[in-house]
Amino acid sequence: MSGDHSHNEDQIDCGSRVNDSHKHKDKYKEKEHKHKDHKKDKEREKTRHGNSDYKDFSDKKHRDKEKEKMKHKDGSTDKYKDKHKEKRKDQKMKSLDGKVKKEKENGFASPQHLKSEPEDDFYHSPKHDKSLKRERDDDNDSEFKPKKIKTENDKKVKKRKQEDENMKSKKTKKQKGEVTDGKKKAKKEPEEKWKWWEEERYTDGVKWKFLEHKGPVFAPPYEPLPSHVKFYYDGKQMKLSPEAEEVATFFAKMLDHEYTTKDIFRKNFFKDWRKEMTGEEKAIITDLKKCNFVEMSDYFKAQSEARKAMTKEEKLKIKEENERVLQEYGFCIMDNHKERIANFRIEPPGLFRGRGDHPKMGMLKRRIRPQDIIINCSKDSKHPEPPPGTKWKEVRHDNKVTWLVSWTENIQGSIKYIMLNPSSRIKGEKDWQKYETARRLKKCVDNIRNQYREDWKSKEMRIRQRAVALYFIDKLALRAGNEKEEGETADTVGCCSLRVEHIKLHPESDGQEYVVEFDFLGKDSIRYYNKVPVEKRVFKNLQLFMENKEPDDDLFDRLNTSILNKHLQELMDGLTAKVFRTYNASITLQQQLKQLTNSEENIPAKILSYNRANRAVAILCNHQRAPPKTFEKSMQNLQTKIDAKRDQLSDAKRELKSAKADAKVRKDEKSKKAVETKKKAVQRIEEQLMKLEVQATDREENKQIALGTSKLNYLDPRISVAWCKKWGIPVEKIYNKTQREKFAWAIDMADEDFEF
DNA sequence: CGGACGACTTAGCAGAAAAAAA
DNA sequence: TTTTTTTCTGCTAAGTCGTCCG
Repeated sequence: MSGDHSHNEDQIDCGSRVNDSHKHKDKYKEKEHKHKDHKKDKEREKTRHGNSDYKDFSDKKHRDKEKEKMKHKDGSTDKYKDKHKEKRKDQKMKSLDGKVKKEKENGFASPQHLKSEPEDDFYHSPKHDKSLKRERDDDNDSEFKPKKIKTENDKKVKKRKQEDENMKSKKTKKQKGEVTDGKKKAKKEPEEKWKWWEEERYTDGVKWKFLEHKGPVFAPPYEPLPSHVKFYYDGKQMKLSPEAEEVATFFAKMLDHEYTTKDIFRKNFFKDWRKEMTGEEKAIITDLKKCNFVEMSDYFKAQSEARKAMTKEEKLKIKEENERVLQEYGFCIMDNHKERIANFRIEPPGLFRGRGDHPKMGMLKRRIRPQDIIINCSKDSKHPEPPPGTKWKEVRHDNKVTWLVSWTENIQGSIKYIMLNPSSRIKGEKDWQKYETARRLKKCVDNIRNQYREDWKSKEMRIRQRAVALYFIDKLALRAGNEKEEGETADTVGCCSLRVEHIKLHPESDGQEYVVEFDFLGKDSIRYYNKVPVEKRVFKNLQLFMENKEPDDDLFDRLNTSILNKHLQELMDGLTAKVFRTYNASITLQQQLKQLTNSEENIPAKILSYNRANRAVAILCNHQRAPPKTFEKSMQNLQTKIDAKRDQLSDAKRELKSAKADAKVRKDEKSKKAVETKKKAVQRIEEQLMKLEVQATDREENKQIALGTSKLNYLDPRISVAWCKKWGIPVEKIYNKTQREKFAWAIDMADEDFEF
């Protein structure tokens, strides 16, 4: 239990988060651009959180101003990080200390590395692989190791045994093994749920030995519009070339979306659209405002109506076709097991929609063709054939990576991949591993915390910055905050990239001392707003970091994620900034469950407690969502139900009363019985009422909170499984089907006394 | 040795599907 | 049934982090 110390408590209450944007309007309004050298000053409006009043930080603008050097009392050299900002300004001070830690190679962030040797033959015979199979994370998990048979009913035990047996034989022959061993091939059923978690893992960076798949499913080709659907330019009908028409339809489909009204979106779209036009078209179409896409738009709306109105036979047919495609392309064979592929369909062309104020919104995301595609599979598999008359860009055989297909996307120039489903071995192992790393952090987090507190006093500025940043990451679960290239993406930040303008210091606020007010846009342009009291030393340090800086200067000018992670790596093997999020999320869930679950309560009430614990985590991690469009209405409906139930309750009470009176007079068995019945009715209704009220509360509290992200990515599923087992709650109440597939390993291995 | 790049995880949302209500 | 509401799934953008390379 080294992990749960008071500090955790803080996680739950780590500041007063206010989601409501209004409170904050005007905030940045005033700043004016002293240097308006910035190209992007234009309208960047709000994100949904702030709506237009959240006048954004647009002006980070001139981060180009040359920053003068501020001197820091500790005399260390100058800033370390102006870098990317002004396009690599020039100064590159290097930090004088070079702690370079050797890095670990294999993908498993755990100790014990075995050097990966060059290895020229990927497909060496199954026979001699192995030997070192490393068990999941060294320490402590012996408890979850393959099977110790817990007392279960015979049937189960038997089955287990048999499985063990299988396993054994499999192990010896490993890969080769069951291809032959069973006619299972015949039947669809993948040999009844493969328990990969009971097998050994690769240790040397090899991700698989055999991989075969059918390649991607391409987006359907463009179907030209019927001739009665016209496009008008400047009032005059105009027939577009197929290429130009296709791009026009992308715009037409988004016509009622608000971003077709945004300047950047329109400008980017128009520019890319023109590239698709023929010479004549280009000559004529020079102003987007004169384009009339209404008929096209109406046509698509009609189409979608028609689709909805299809008969069920037609719908069924489509469904069957989809199923067929899924069966054919949705699976691959990896090391003798059939595994589900996550995204086997290539992204269709369209207009790029970034999140937040994205400088590239509206650009044309081009169609991906076979010649853009790289196929990855094993040499000894039959690789997928490109569609007739086309070629793949490349077919490679790299078993050090997990992807099956990749291509380069044209908006940011990044690579996209087709990979396996979360239920696959390859994803599951990694996920499991992630939680094991977080559990290792639990063991040393106290030391780490003591150390960073010490570091607040360091005389080296870089150390202090690092220590304060780490404190934020730990206490507030902030993301690391890599630097981003300006102008390529929306302006968002994480811990290391916070700027002075993102925090405000209040020596005293609402009766608390040393309060820091955070307000910035994080991943996906989700606003993070929080007011949190910090320790005095932290506060003083922040004042120091902010001295002589402009609002758009980096708060931690001598820190970046790579420095921070290098440091963390020294504190614990495999430790990086994001491990803190995982750790704090999971430990918070565990502790909240402990605290909130009331053994007396019934299942729905316990589930409510679970949701509350989950919610505490979501709040910690700032997982927000847009309130559902129908939220108000659905709240109202619920309220109506509650009112109705209330009336029903008072009626029932009235009846009970009269029954009592009646019984008093009559004193016969029958009337007594009637009283009992009424009493029961009242009770039942009270219970129902309570349930509704609880539901209303739950829903209201959840208005802007998204529970899914934490459940899927941050909470060790074994905590939830153990909780379910402990209280006799069916896991289906907590995890739906896909989630159960993803967490099959946890459901299988955790028992009720699992401790994170 | 820092920055670009590659691989992989994490994220919210829109639309489909399922469930509940009418 | 059909319609409405809720839940789930697919999609793909946007992060993190390690490594490769000039």
